Amino acid sequence: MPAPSASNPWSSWHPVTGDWHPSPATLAETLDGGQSFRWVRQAHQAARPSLGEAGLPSGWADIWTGTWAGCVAQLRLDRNRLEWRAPTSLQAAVATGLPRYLALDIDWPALTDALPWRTDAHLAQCVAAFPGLRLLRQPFGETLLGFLCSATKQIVQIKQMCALLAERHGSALSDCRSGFMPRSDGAESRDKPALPLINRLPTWAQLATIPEKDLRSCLLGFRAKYIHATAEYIARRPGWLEETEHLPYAAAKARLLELPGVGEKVADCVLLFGAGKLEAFPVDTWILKSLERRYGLTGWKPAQIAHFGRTHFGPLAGLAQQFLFSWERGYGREV
DNA sequence: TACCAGGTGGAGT
DNA sequence: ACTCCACATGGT
Repeated sequence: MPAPSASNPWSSWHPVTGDWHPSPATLAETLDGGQSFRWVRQAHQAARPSLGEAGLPSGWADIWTGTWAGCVAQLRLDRNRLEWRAPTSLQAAVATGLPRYLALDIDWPALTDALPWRTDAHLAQCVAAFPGLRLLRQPFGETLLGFLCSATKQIVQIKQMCALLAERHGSALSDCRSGFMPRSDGAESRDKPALPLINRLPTWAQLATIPEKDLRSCLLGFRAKYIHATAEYIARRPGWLEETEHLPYAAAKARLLELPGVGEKVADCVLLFGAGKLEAFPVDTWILKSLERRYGLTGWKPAQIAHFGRTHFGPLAGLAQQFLFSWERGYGREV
């Protein structure tokens, strides 16, 4: 393993502790399946080219680069071993922060086994399709920002909004440069495929200082006014966001619903992906489709679907929801 | 070209 | 309370 140097600011690779051995598809779905909008895949980096056998592309693996709070990390699968590395300047922070972000302390196999898949053939199919899928525990405020961007947008576009917000309004995390271009909108990509600095998302305090028109120019559209108004709401109430994160589910949700641009669905996403509240059951268009088509709930409204989900799937409904969501997006289109 | 995208808030019944 | 619709913009 080459030592870190000025030209290679990354640390060496470390095993991710815990018993998570996701397939490439499950890793992709967990990092990039709509929970977080801050992971980028670099396809087919050579992990261990020498291990390729019998013409199979083993030894080739994706590298995922992700950013949250003060952390930048890369993940890769070396065969079925999950490994991480970080910019050397952030290695200690990532070593501390990654286990929480990946929720390594949670016994996901046990929770998944506790879902009612034995009596629900469709859920069993979804779980089988994404073995090892888990929920992230992202920073609360960043999760709120991501899902305030999400209304009637595709995941690729939400990622683009977040990338622009970080690039233009977020603080630089380190001098480390990433090996990818999130998106070139024209001029710069031509002569200089220069690699952009990695910035974190703007904090809510920073967002409160940004004029709405500057938010709009980050492709936010009508969501800009929600983000602006929410930033002002939070800025007027020191400690409000941190308190909300640590309230029980129902109380935390009631408070999130006070925010402009936050409705039932966004509140549940923030609590599920940013606060570990597994009883949250976000109902988006895919979950609507899933329960209509796989459970025969034709014509049910979102509130009714949400009630069905919570009662049918139980206290871990949010985990079940993620399996249904992933399956519906990945396999449900023609069926 | 249409229709869809991890919706929400406000106006009109 | 429920229904309908504007809101921006890129993907498929």
